[in-house]
This record gives sequence, C-alpha cells and structure tokens, in this order.
Amino acid sequence: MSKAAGPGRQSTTIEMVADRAGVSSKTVSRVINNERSVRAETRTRVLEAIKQLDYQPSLNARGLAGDRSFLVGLFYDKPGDYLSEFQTGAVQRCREAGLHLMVEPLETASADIARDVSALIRQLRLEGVILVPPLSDNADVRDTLAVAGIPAVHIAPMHAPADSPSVDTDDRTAARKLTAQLVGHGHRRIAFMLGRPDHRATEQRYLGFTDVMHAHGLAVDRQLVRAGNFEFSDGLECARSILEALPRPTAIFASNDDMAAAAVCVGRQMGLALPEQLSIVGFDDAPVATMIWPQLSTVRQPVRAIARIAADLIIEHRPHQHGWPRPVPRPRLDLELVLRGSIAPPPAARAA
Amino acid sequence: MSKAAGPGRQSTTIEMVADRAGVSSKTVSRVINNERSVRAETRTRVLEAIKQLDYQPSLNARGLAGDRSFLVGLFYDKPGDYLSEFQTGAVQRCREAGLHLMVEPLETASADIARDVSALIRQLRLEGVILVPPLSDNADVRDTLAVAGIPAVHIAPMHAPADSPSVDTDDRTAARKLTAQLVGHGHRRIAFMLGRPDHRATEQRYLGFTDVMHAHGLAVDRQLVRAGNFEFSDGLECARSILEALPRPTAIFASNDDMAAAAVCVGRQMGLALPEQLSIVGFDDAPVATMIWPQLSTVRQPVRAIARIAADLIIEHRPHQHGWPRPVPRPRLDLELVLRGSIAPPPAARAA
DNA sequence: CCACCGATTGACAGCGCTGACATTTACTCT
DNA sequence: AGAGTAAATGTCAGCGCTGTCAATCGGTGG
Repeated sequence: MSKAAGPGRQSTTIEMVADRAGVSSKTVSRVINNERSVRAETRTRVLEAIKQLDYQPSLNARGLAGDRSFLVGLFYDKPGDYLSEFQTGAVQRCREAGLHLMVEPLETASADIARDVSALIRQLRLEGVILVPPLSDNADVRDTLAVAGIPAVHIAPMHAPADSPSVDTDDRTAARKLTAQLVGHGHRRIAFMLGRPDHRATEQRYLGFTDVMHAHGLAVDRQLVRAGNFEFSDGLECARSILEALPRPTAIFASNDDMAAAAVCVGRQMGLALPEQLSIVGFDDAPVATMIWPQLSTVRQPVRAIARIAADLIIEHRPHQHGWPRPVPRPRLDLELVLRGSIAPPPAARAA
Repeated sequence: MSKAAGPGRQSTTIEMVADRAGVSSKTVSRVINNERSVRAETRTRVLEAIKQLDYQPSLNARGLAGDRSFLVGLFYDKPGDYLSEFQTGAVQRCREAGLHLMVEPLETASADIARDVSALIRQLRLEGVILVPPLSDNADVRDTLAVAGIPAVHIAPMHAPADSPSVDTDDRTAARKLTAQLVGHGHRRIAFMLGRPDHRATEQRYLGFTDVMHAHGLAVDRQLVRAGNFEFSDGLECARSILEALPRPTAIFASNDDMAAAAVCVGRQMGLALPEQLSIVGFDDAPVATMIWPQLSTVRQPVRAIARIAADLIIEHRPHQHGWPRPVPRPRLDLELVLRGSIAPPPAARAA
C-alpha cells in the first residue's frame, strides 16, 4: 500500500515504540490504555520510549481493533448563543478522557431525522451523545439512540426519559430569588413573559415566579402574563401589550434576556425612565444582558459546567457498559443571581 | 474478539453486502467510493443490497485501510457569536462530501499550542483544518499544520500565508458603502471606533471609512478615531471619549455591532436622542444589532457561506494531494448592507 | 528443592476495509 | 476466427492496533 500521500504519512507505530522499549507491542498497548498489571518499571520505560519517539496512537486503528470510536456526539438544532460555550466545556472534559467531540446539527423539522441520526451513529460508532434542547425532547432522536444502544445524556428535557440521564438546572429556585428581588424592592404588580412552551425552563421559571407572588399574597394578573418564544421579536409584542395594561405594571419578569431586552426597547419607546419607572429582569445572562442600558439583572447559566457534567456522564458510563446505574443520574445545578442595574423601587415606593 | 459490547455490535459488513449482491467485497468498496469502472448494472445491484441491508461502512475501517480519516478540523479560540453558525455551514458542506467536522477549541495564549495541534492532527489524522480568527494568524498553529502537511484554510487572516488558501470578505467596500450612507445623510463630522488590531477586518473597515471621507473632502479627526477591541466594554470607553469631543460628532462608525451597542448606551446616558442627535452604525449584523433601539444599520456577514466555501476548499483539495493549485485560491465575498433605524440626518441638516 | 499461583508479558489472529496487482470479460480490428 | 486492448472484477495482504489465550516470571509454602 502506498504511503506516499494522505494524512498518515510515515508516523511512528506501536511496533517502533515496542522495539525501543524492549517489550512487545501488546505491552505498549497496555500502557496506552492504562491497564493495570504492567510493572511500574516497564511502564516507565514504555512511557519514555513514547515520549522520545513522540508517538501518537492512531485512533482509527485503536477504534477498529477495539471496537470503539473515541467519539462523543453533540447534537443540536437552532443553537442559542450558548452553544459555543457549551461545546467548549464538553470538549474540555472529553479531552481529559482521550475522547473527541463531534458536533452535528440536526433538523428537528426534517422527516428524515431518525435516518440521519442512525447513519451518524453507525458510521461513526459514537460512544455517546449529548442532546441539547429542543433535541433533548425529540422522540425520533431519542428512540433511534435507544434502539442503537447509544448512551445519551439529555440537557434540560421537558420529560426526562426513564432510562437515560439528564442534566438540569434549578430554574425554579432561581426564578424565586429573582422574583423576591422585585418584590423586595416594593413591586406589587409584576408582569411575566413566558418562553417557548416546549422548553422545560419556561414552566419552571414561571412556577418560581408564582411561588413567590403567592407567598407574598400578590395577585398574578393573567392579563400580565404573555407567551413569547424566547425571541426578541416576540418580546417586543408581549411588552407592548403588557405595558398597555392599566394600571401599568411596575416590573416585568422576562423568561430570558432576549425578551427582556425587547421590554427595555419598548419601555424606552414609550418614554418610560428605566429602571425608575419600570424594572425589568431577564434570565440566562446572555451577551445582550450587558450590552444594553440599563444592564439586566438576570440569572447566570453555568453552561460550561453543565456541558462538562454531561460529558462526564458519558465518560463514566463506558466502564459499566450494561446500562446506567440505578437510579439514573439526574444532576441538577444551582443557578446564580446576577444583579445589575435594571431593578429599582417602583415610583410609588419612591414617593413614600 | 468479543462482540458483546461496544458501539459496534453486529453491524452489517461489506462482505454481507457483497454476498447479497453476488460480487466481491472489493466491488462493493468501489461502489461506496464512487469509483468508475463499475458496470452500471453491477452498481445498481450493489446499491440495492446496501439499501436492503441498511449497510453503513465503518469509517474506522475505511480510514485505517485507506489512510484517511474523513475528518476535518475546525480550530477556534474565543469564538464570537458567529461560531455556531459557521460550524453549521461547514458541517453541511462536509456532509455532502461524506466528511465530518471536529471542533477543537485552542488556547492562543497557551505555550503548548503547537503540541496540542500536533497531537490532534496525528491522533485524528485530520484531512484538513479550518482556522478562524484569531487562530488564522497564529504562527505556531500555522507552522505545525504546514510541517504535518495538513491542508489548512485560513478565514480572514491579517497576513495570508503564501502557500495556503484563505477566505475573505470585502470589508473595505462594505465600509465604504456604509460610510457613504452616513455622508449621504449629511454627516460631516464622523467618529470611528477601531476593532482589535490583530484582526484584518479592523484595518479594512477603517480604510473603507477613510476612502469615502477623503473622497468627499471630509476631515478624519484623529481625536475621533478610538481604538477598541471589538468588545462592548471597550466601546463604552471609546464612545465616552468620542462624545466629549467638541464639537460633538454627529455620527459614529463602530467597527462592530457590540461596540456600536455601547455607543448607543453612552449616547443615551448622555441624554442624546437617537438617532436624531447621533447616528450610529456597526458591522457584522450580530444578534445585538436588532435587540436594541434604534436597531443598528450594519453590514451582514455571510457566515454560513464563508464556512461552506472554506469546507469546500478542503474537500476539493483532496483529489490533488500535491499541494494547492496555483495561484492559491483566495475567494473574497461581498458583504451586504443592512439599513435599519440608527441613521438619521444630523441636527444641522434637519434644521436646514 | 519443587509444585503452585497470581502477576506480567508475549504470540497471534483479526477488526472491516482498500491498494496493488492478477484475472476475466467484452469488444474492436484484421 | 484470433489477436489485442481496455474495461470490469476479483484475490490477497495488510493498515495499526487490541482481544484471547498461552507462556513466563517471581515468590510461596511444604
């Protein structure tokens, strides 16, 4: 076979390392795979040879022989601005384990999505897959993965699959804290902008909001609860209808920062002084949160940490092979409030 | 070898397809690789067998035997908000060619970056690499790739390597058009916020700006040209110092939308009516451009198209193997103006 | 000193495919 | 019809590693 061209070129092989270390290639293999039952002294010698030759084992060969792939998939559809950070976190964790991350955009809308997934996992022999919303709730994807027996980790799914782990954030508690800030400043009439109904976060955030409102004996005026889709443009409409209501609310809780930014725009257009006449809070600590004035008080998502944990779940799964431990792990992360300038006491309270 | 566990399981092999089609495995291989010199009728029969068995060739095996990897790398550092879209575009093009994209975050700051790159390319045997700024100007990365003989495509590099292709956008022309808009509305005293000095775009955009200013015999007041770093926070400072200048400029050209957003904030804080008293334009059509008021007039980046072209360059390169065609391809894409509400005639012109 | 046992190490086949080369087939031309 | 040629297909080894299982090593207890 020609070795003249192609990415491989005359790379060092395991045999060369074996010769240099005076052992068999199998022993080198054992060292590479960090197996026990290699004498410490032998291991050292092999490691030394590896370093001297600057040897890098071929993933292709390792995969073919060992029936592995060293690949983890990250499937997404219509990523938000958090995706790059997410994948960076996932890659970091994967690297520590000698794995690599393949990112694969998928079309939720596509009818062939199951076939696409199937082709992907069988060609690449993925060792695991991480699904970010809204894919984490896609039945086709989920089933295809399950049938193929590929370990899958679902990020913040609406409905966590019974036999597959998920990683969640405690949106409800965070929403409570944020609402408490508003109430603590003296707001009584607070509007709420809902997110996409197919996101778990939407429900949780609203629940956290109502928890606190009720706890303080405050009414949640249905007229002030509007459905958006996490999009700025939806936020515009919601905010308009909210701010037309009488009496006008003194604060708006938007389910994410994009919609909160929209509320800021609309408030401003209506000539309201922000935050004096209208307090606004968002969620996610998206880039836009600090790119508008006033900067948004919001809730930070530990995106990287979530990604690392998701990757970790896949990595930890390998040794066991025979399904997930029971109960299936469902880590839930706490969220951190980020208080900035978009909350102020309402006019009434200021007058008092 | 045990077949009990692992991602592979009892997948269909090429032999099974060969049997079913009544040909040798080599012929099946030929069909898979789309080689000519397979009789049409034979090809049909093989294709049929593949479909019936739902056969997916193992990339590992193909790679090992053929000394390929079917993998293209996308290297980045500190990605902007465009990364997800970029990678989606790249993945799309790669899929058409049966390749897969590996995303790899790299630390420009790290001293080991060369070693990291080297490990990556030799473990994975990447068939090509796409470098996005600022990595497209990183000498370590570039050299490591060159030594390893990996085809690399550089996105918008400051200094295009002589023997490696790059993909660029015509920022200068776009900046001219945008400046012309400002001048056309009657602005004479226009400030400019520069981007990161290590980005090619920074220079090009400024050049486009001065081109038009000079063409109209307008002075470029050095006091109104401030250096930022494409970051919102820098934009805040730049904008403050710019708007303190007397006489105050009537318009600001920011090198990107994040900084333009900062200018909007500062202008607003200083009590200026936007856009009546201050016009602001940005660049990139970032998400924030439509999430503030007034929405920014800016220049759209064809991010996906750039990514597709970059991937295409890698894909087209393979057949030739022996270096790039001469001259080395350097496609340059045109940019599209996006006019929104952030430009208005200056107060003087309005009075007139 | 020897049988014996667990810890180490090695020999070897083979993972699923493709490159090089051999062979067969299908035609063309004389 | 037979030679000659190009197209079509097949044979076989081997890509670089790991699983299986056998062999060897080192120390133990009798």
